[in-house]
Amino acid sequence: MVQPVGDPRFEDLTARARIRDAALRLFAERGIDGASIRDIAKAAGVSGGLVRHHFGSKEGLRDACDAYALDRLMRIKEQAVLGGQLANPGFLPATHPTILLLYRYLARGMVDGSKAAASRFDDMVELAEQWLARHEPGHSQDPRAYAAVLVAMQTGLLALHEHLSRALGADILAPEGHLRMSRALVDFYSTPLLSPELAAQAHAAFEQVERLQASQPRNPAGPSAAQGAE
Amino acid sequence: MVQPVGDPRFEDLTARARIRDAALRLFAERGIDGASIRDIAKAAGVSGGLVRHHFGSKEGLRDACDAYALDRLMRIKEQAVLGGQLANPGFLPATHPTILLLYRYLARGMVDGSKAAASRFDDMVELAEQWLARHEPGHSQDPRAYAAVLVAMQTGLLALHEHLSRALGADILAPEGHLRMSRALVDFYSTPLLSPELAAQAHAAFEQVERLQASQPRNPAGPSAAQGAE
DNA sequence: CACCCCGCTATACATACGTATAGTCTGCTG
DNA sequence: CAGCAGACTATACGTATGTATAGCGGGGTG
Repeated sequence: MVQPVGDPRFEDLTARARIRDAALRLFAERGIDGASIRDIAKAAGVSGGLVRHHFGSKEGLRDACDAYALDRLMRIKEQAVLGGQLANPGFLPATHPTILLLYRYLARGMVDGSKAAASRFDDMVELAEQWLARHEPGHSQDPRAYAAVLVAMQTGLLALHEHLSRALGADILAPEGHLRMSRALVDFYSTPLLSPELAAQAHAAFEQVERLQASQPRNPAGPSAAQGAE
Repeated sequence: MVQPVGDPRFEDLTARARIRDAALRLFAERGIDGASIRDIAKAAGVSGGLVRHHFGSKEGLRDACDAYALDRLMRIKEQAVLGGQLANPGFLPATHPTILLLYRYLARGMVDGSKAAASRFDDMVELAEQWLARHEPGHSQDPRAYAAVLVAMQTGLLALHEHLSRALGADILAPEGHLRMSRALVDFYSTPLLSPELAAQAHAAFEQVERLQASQPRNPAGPSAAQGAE
């Protein structure tokens, strides 16, 4: 059986590591509640009791998965950026499946309400905001909101990977589909969907709604996003 | 108790309607598995047995919620577009909370694996693709993928509303936060994040990866999205 | 060798859940 | 008035799950 989570450090041939890897995968696939301890134990090839022996409880197992996912992502990023591994053409292809699985786990955790995933989301928003301030100053009137929307959209792609893959006819967690998605993503990031005129119209409409809210504060309001799909 | 799902048609004062409304809300908040029939019955002020009496099973209740959510959305859209209600300044503020709840329910269903939500996603992709073909022909080299990414991103915002709201300090399902998000969204749609040079670089990199995949088909590959937050 | 820590299994227990069924009350109809 | 249909409740049942505990076996240490 292949270990998709990878990085077989010497300690990682233990049953504890197998349990954690299986949990990571099943949690990502079925959600926290959808993956039982018995299922995880079976996938790891151990008894259910051993899961409790090593991790104390399901919550403990989840915490361990959270910590491992974050640590793993940080190490890979360090290797890529500081270690100069980006120049190595084999590095990204080798680590990419692991990265995608880890992201998928964290994205699932955000929907299922994981504290680690939540703080991960906040970290990403913070990083995105800093990156925007450095590389695209003045890009948006509300950089915080812009960064948050950006991160939520990206994370949403992973959370909805099943449907996105179905619509594309290729798994976005596999090379082919991911490549197709990435290309559309670059298109999306590089060519504006709304003309300056339409954007100005939308902003004017928001102003109007805001004035309306101020005069009738009890009345809930807010137009739907200015976009054509709906 | 106020009925946030609204549209109190004459039949909607019945216990059956109260159960369906409570289920819609609890399913959206906690997920399908997270909301038990007993919880829903309590929220609706009825016994658990009555839920089964009216809907047969939890699956049946979910199907009813799906059908109701889609029907409700279609009716509101019909009223807005065909009925000319968009000119009525009170229409959008009044229906908006309902729309958001319905979308949130459907977004949750997509993560939890609802067939109705899945087909809803596919419908939205289809609509977005048609809209793009009509209003922005030639906008993307792969309109299908572009439309799918667009819809997934939008839906992801709702699926991750909890974290987005926390990052913004305001509930995006309430007027104030939704307004702030909408503004960032318009910024996002109207001003390109990637310069043409960067986009060209990214596309060139994708070409390279594709050639690499073709020569080493067993090696999984694909760069992460060309974006600065990560 | 004797001992014991530790990885590990097997099994038991309480709970919560979806489901099923029996029964009560109310309003309508003949 | 008799009777029936349907809305509704109370309660029981089987199962799956998280949790807890008792016990087994092997390898290192005195």
